[in-house]
Parts: sequence; C-alpha cells; structure tokens
Amino acid sequence: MNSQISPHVRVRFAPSPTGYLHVGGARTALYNYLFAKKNKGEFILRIEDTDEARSTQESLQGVVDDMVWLNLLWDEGVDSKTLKDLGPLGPYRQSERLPIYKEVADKLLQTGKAYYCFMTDAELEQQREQALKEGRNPHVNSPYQHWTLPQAQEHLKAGNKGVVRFKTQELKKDYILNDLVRGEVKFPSDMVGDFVLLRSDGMPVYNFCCAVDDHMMKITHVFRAEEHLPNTLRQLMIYEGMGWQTPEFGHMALILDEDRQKLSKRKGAVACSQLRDEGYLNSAVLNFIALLGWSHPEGKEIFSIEDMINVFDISRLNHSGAIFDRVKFKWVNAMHLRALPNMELWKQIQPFLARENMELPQDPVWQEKSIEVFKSYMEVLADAIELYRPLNDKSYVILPEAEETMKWEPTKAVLTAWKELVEAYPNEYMTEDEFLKIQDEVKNKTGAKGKHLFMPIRVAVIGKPHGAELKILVPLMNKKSLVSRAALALAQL
RNA sequence: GUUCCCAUCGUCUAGGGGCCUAGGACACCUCCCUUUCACGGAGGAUACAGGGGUUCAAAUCCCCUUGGGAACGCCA
Repeated sequence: MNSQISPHVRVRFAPSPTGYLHVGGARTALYNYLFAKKNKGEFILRIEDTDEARSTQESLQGVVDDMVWLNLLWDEGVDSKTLKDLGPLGPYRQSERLPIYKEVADKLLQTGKAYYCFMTDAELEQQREQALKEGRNPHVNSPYQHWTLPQAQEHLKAGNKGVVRFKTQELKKDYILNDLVRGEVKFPSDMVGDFVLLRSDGMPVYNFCCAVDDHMMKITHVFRAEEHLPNTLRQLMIYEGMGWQTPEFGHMALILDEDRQKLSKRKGAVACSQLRDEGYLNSAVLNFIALLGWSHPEGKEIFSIEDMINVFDISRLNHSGAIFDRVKFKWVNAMHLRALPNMELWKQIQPFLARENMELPQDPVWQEKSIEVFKSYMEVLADAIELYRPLNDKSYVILPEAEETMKWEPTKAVLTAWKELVEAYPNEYMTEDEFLKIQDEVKNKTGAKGKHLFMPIRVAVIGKPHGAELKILVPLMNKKSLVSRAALALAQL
C-alpha cells in the first residue's frame, strides 16, 4: 500500500441531519477522531444537508449535541451552540455551498465530462425494468449524452428542466482503489451508470458534494463505512474528471443488527441519545463501539479515550461486520461505572433519581456510603432508581418477590422482635456493629436463623428478600424509617 | 440479476506459514467467597464454513463452492 501519510492529516465526519446519530455513525466519527488525534491532524465536522426534504435544524442540533456528549470535538465545522460556521474552509454545511458545486458542474459540462439529461421518471423506470429483464445492470442509457452543450442549453432556455449527469460510458477501464483497510479493490467502470451530479432543481447530490468538498476542504483521509465502497468509484471518476488528486480511502466493516443486516434507523438502530437516557456513560459507549471493528493491541477490553488515541492504528481495523451485542455493552458500561470515584458516580445518577422525584439525604458522607453499597449492583446509571427507591420512605412497598418469605412460619416473630428492638434503639442511625447486635438479639428471642432470620428482616428493610448486605444497608436508614417499615411489613401478614 | 466486499467459539475478537492439542472478553455451566442476591476469585464446555491446490509444514497463501452482506436513486 502506498499510503504515504501526508504531512498534515485532515479527516472529516459528514453526517446528514435527517435523524438521530446512531452507534454506527458514532463509530465512524470516533475512528476519524482517533486518526486525527493520533496524527496530530484536524477533525472536521461537515454537514451533508442537501436533501432538503429530510434535513432539519433539530436533527442537526441533535447530532451536534450527541457528538459533544461523546466528547468527539471537532476543529472545524459548525459551532456546537450557534451552528454557525467555524473554520477557514467553510461553509461547512453543504446547503450553503451551492455556488461551488454549480461552478464545478459547469466545468465538467464544458469539458464534456458531464451532460444535461432530460429523461422523465417514467422513461427512467421503463429503461430500468427493461435492463433488469434482460439481465443487464439497471443503469441509465440516456439519449441526451450525445447532445452538445449549446443544444442542451437551448432546450433549457425553452423552459425544460434537466439534471446534470456524469458521463461514464466512454470510461471503459478498471478503477483501482488502494483501500487503507481492504487493500487493492478493482472496480469495472460499468459498475455504475451515468450518475446525477445536479438535480433538476439545481441541488447537488451526495457523491458530487462529497468529492468536491473533500477536495476543497483538503481532506487527506476518508474513513467511512463499507456501504460507501461502490460510491468511491463515482467519486474517483469525479476526481479524475477534474484532474484532482484523490485522498486516501479506508472502508470499515458495518455494524450489524441481530439479523446480520446493516444497522438502520428504519429498523430502530440504537441512537446515542437513547443510550444516554438509559444511563450509559459516554466513555463506555466510545469504548464499546471502538471494539466493534477494532481491537486493542494489548488485548484490553476496557480502556479510556486517551488510551485509544495513544494506541490507535488503522491496521487493526476489521474487515467483517460486527453485531451490536447489548449484553457485552452493559458489562463494558458497568466496568466504566465502577471505575468512577464514588462522588462522581453520585453526581451522575442525580438526573435519574430526579426523574422519580426521590428525596435522599444531603449528607455527603451518607451519599458516598450509599454509592459504596450499590456500586456493584449497577450496570447502567438508571439502575440507581430501583436501587435507591427502597431508601426512599415514600416508595417502600413489599414486592411480590417477598411473598414466599412472608409465608414462612417464623416470619411474624422475627418481624415483631425486630420492630421492638429498633424502637428501643436510642439514636437516629445505627452503626454496623449495633445492627449486628440487634440482629443477634432477634435471633435469640425467636430462635430463627439463616435465611429465616435474614430474609424477613431484609423485607422489613427494603421490601424484598434479596439485595445489598443488611449490615451496610441498615446504617443508611434512620430509626423512624426502619420502624415504620417494620410496621408496614407486619401489617401485611 | 449484476458488481463489489466479507468468512475463527452463540457474540466481539487475537492470530498474518512452524510458537495453535487455536489465546482473550461477554454470555453460559461448576466450585470458592458470602448466613441472601450481586461483586470478586478458580475451573469448564464451545470455533478455524466445505473442497481442492502450493509447501517438509496451512486457521494463516492461491483457486473453486457455499453462505452472509452491501451497492446498483433527482437518499446519504
């Protein structure tokens, strides 16, 4: 491979603001970001909003917000707050670059590399069906490709609308792409038909903008998903037609859904914003999506973005698609969660607890202690809700899973003894030792032991027979709360 | 249909001719820790799609088959 790294690396991520940013897009952005950082180059965010019908301002803001949340910050593009241009080679929104595309298209028209085509949709469709029936490529074969430019301009002046197509039929040769991840890929030129550059309303089309912008924005490396591999041929043709030097391309394998199909928004691809709502950490998202198509040289499974930047190498990019596995993702998130300092984790769960209007003590010592107890039970931040709920007096209930425990013969005696002993306790919060002593007394009084002792008490404390250790849990609750819970539990017998 | 891409445990992967009776991780199973559940620790089961070559030697290189995917738009 002749991948001589240019002195100054410039890469870009170019989303179209027609929906949310999903994990596939995020991974493309991540790899580009890593490559830029690793090579001390620039990371550009370009907005591909030439589909007027589907592009929206809200979606653009959403994508930008997700990028910011992921901490994939760009050097040039649009400002994350105002969405105004940022950088010397703008505008960075394609909808604001129309005159540029027009100019390039004119050049291609004048040099005979492109032509105006006036075929109707019906004609196109008919031709397509015919070709398919005969087992040929369903490519356009426009009669207008032979028209001279003045002839077409005359037709235009008469009020006809036409598209500008790139002329491919005379290019009878193979195009060779030295793909940075796949090696040599050979495309026969008839793999594509005369593709549209400018729509009849003058708006440019993806492949055209992409080539023009990558050239104008001095992009040196294009890393994108494999679905764009066939597009590369069209872009190569445009570069050749304009006499431009091509950037390096690298096509990465796709992220697949459970059916081994390309992840698509249509089929409910995972949105980054949704992951955030479910309580995934941005560092875990980055860690996990990096693993879907790349591996750490030391075989590490859990790592930070800084670590990734240090060791990132495109030679470790995979060639085959990867299924997005929610289960492993949760584990990765749990690992990141547990690596957080306690008070930082406390801070992170606040939005989730706030959603449920939970009132918890303000005491930082209590807060830190509670995190220490619940940390190993959390996989996503949202788990904190069910973990902390029992600590919230308002929501103490005996859960259905406690049913069996409540039926045990010694349960009533245990609950009664427990309630009496707690009532007799003189202070607000008991220590671990004091709890253990009380527990022992319950045991002596009732003769209950083992699960017949612990589970009823746990039900009286958190409403269910399983959960964190009592000796850590109980010191997190004040006497008043413990007594009223015990009373409630007894009342249910 | 045509073209292109891809192929190691269920999943993500390591491996790039001998170090491979194929390593790691998630999930699963067993045990330990724990008077519960998790966490943690120790083990276990499970994979080179098939067939031909090349070679002293193939998971690794080549070819074919099969399977999967993508693209063939006035979407990106």
